[in-house]
Amino acid sequence: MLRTNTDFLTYIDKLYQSDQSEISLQNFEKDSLLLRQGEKSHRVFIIKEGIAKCFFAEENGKDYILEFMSKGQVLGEIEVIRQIACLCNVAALTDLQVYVIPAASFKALLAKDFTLNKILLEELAERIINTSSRASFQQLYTVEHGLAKLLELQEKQNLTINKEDMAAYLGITLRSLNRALKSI
Amino acid sequence: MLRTNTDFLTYIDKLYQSDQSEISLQNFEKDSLLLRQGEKSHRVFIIKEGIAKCFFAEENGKDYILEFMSKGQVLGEIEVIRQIACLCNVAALTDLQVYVIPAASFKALLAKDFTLNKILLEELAERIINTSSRASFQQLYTVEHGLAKLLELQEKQNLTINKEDMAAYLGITLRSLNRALKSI
DNA sequence: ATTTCTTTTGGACATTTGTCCTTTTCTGCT
DNA sequence: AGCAGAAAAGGACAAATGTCCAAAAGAAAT
Repeated sequence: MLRTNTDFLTYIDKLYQSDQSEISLQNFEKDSLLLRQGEKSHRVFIIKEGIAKCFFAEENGKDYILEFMSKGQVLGEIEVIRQIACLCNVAALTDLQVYVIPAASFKALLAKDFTLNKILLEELAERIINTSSRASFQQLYTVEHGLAKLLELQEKQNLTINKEDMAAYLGITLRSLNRALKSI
Repeated sequence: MLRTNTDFLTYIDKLYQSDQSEISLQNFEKDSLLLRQGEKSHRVFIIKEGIAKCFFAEENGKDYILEFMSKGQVLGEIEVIRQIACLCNVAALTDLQVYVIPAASFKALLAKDFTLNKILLEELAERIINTSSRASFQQLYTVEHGLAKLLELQEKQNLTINKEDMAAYLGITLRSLNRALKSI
């Protein structure tokens, strides 16, 4: 659930140093929004330090957290690849340091660098694996199962998430989360 | 929900004709299994004709259908990219004609052909968009909303799915599906 | 320490969904 | 048409989850 990608980070670190390229470093304060669902963005981010969350804000007022992103995770690439407005919101859970690449440069890189293509394909494949197996799991098992798994992951990754985010990650209400926590 | 990809099909058609490559054409009968969850596979399929379903078989006996795949959709590529056993089952819903590429050839192609990389990146990005927005929607809205959307898509795409598959796509039981169908 | 305000938790009830099993409908056969 | 068996639908109850709101706990100020 707390996704990282060392290959990607290494790749971008190098690019940033070697190249006098279009890449820049930028900071985001905790709680600020990197990408706003529905809005066009023309930048791709790669997290150098810190944690962000990707979440859908549905029209009924509820949120669904897709992933918690950390070192080496790329943001906004789907939007650039498919030329669409932001799929979901991305918010900083901690102070964040990110590499920023203009969409045009990112595309240009993709058109000439097999390494980047490979890294990206592997990352997208991994996300499909995660997202789809979680969707299946959450649909077909009880909340308690899902919660148990979440707590386990949190422990393993030394991550503390507030209850509201836990509920949004599980796609349930706070009330249900509290109930499930009791019964475990 | 019935995913296609004309670019991919065109690309493979050409490759199959031009090249005396490793690509072959193969047929699968309705109801046969192209990929079995958990088993290693060393082939990538591209659907030329027909419809397949990708589904998880969870340990509690329930199924969750990820997608219905048709012309130009690629199968088994995630497994090759990440070098893992099959993530889910893929079954033929109709008789199927597919191109088959050995994993090694597929990788070799990826390492030298930007066009393939681009097509694949676009396809994976699209799948992430679909899978994640559906996960969010299914978690945060009622079954009736989900069913309404499903019926709409079915109509739009001229697709008839049996009730069992509809339920598996929605991640609910047949009983719940019947109830929801009544109340619409 | 006491008060006040805010945040978190949990009770009570309503709604949704699942489970189990009976009833109904359909199909093929005579 | 009538029957037997199979498949699909639905009733009845149980379990899970959501909604709404009151109670409890925590934080800040004096």
